[in-house]
Amino acid sequence: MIAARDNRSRIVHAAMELFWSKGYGSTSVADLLSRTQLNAGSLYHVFPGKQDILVAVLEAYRDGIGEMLLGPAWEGVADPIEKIFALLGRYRWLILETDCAYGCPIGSLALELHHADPAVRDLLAANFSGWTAAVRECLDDAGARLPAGLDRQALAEFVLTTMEGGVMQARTHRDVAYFDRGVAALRRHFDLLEAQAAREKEREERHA
Amino acid sequence: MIAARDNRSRIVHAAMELFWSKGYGSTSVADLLSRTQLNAGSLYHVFPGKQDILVAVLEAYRDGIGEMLLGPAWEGVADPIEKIFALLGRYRWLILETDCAYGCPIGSLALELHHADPAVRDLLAANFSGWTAAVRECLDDAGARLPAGLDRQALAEFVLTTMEGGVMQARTHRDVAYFDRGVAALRRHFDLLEAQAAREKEREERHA
DNA sequence: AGCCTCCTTGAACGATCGTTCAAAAAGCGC
DNA sequence: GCGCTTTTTGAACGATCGTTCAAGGAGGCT
Repeated sequence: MIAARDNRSRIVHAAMELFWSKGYGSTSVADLLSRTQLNAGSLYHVFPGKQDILVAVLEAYRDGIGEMLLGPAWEGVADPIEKIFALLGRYRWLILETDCAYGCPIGSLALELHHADPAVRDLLAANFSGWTAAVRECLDDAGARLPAGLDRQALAEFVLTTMEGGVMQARTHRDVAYFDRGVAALRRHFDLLEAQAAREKEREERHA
Repeated sequence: MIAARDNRSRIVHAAMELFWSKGYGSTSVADLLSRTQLNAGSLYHVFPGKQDILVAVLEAYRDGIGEMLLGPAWEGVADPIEKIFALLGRYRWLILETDCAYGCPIGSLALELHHADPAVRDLLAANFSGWTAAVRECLDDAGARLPAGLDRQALAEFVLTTMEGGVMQARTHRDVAYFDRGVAALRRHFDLLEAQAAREKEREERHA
């Protein structure tokens, strides 16, 4: 039983790497077997089929966003808006680390598996939602630095959009600069929003 | 000879649809044969292999961006900045038309085929570049409405980022609203840029 | 030791993949 | 009608896919 749980996590761990680098469809069960040094029977003893491994992988990403992503990204960063750009900086680091071959594992799987089972699709959506929820918290923490009445949820989704689009273009052109320019544009947007909030505040105080 | 050219375009046309809906890897040659009502030999008489069909598809997208995409999107739109949002509106229409199953064909292929041959990768990058070049022209036409010294190329890439990210999230959540909110955020960004340019201009005229 | 359960072994299955090719058909100048 | 090239036919190939399963080993309980 302990061995089974051990094998399960080994399989999930290997699948996370393989699905990320090759995609779900192009990763064969044989790939997983050779990577984990297991036999087919052992794998199918733990998982009913290949798709169940995908579900386990997506659950692992969903549940591990804090430890695997936000934790490392936010080490030593307190300012809520800087936390957002530190998160994007983490992706920049991943791009560099992989010689511009990095692709967001969730985004890639989302595009590949758009007509998969509802179970899979819901997990993909949940992963996106978890990501934007974390960013949204930062935006809420920023308080009055952003204009009143701003749609913070929409802006959090826009940060995700910037990340996904930047990663996609950087990988396609094999050049981080595409990611950097996207982040720079988002930074400018934040600066403009902060400036607008400051003008609003100033006008308000003049009236009082 | 005429028949061969005819078959070639039939195959390319079928492949554009199939690669778009199923992806490259999940589209089998048998799928293409049944869709085109051809036999294997006829296909392999025209194309050396499956990948060459992909190349032809990407070339067709690259060369047809004007007629297939920009033309329909810009019918009756003159304002350069509105042309950008008309282009995004075209994608919104595509999302609705497909019940939120739409994915940008280039973006999807770019994520799926990131370690393909250089020939394929270059074509993917060329498709992105063609798209951003069209947007960039609009930005140039906008002239003084945008701040001086603005990196127009970067902003054009940012428009592509918004489109790709919005399409990805809308499809994953099966909800156009995700795309709409992304476009709204971009619209806000443009409004802020235009306001900034207006303030700059006003200040300049006051000095003169 | 005996028994039962949990886990692993690894060969084998049928399906499907991209691709090949000898043979037949069609098109064309004469 | 004849000869030559271009195109089509469709069965077949070997490889690989996800999956199955009878057989055997490992470890615990009585």
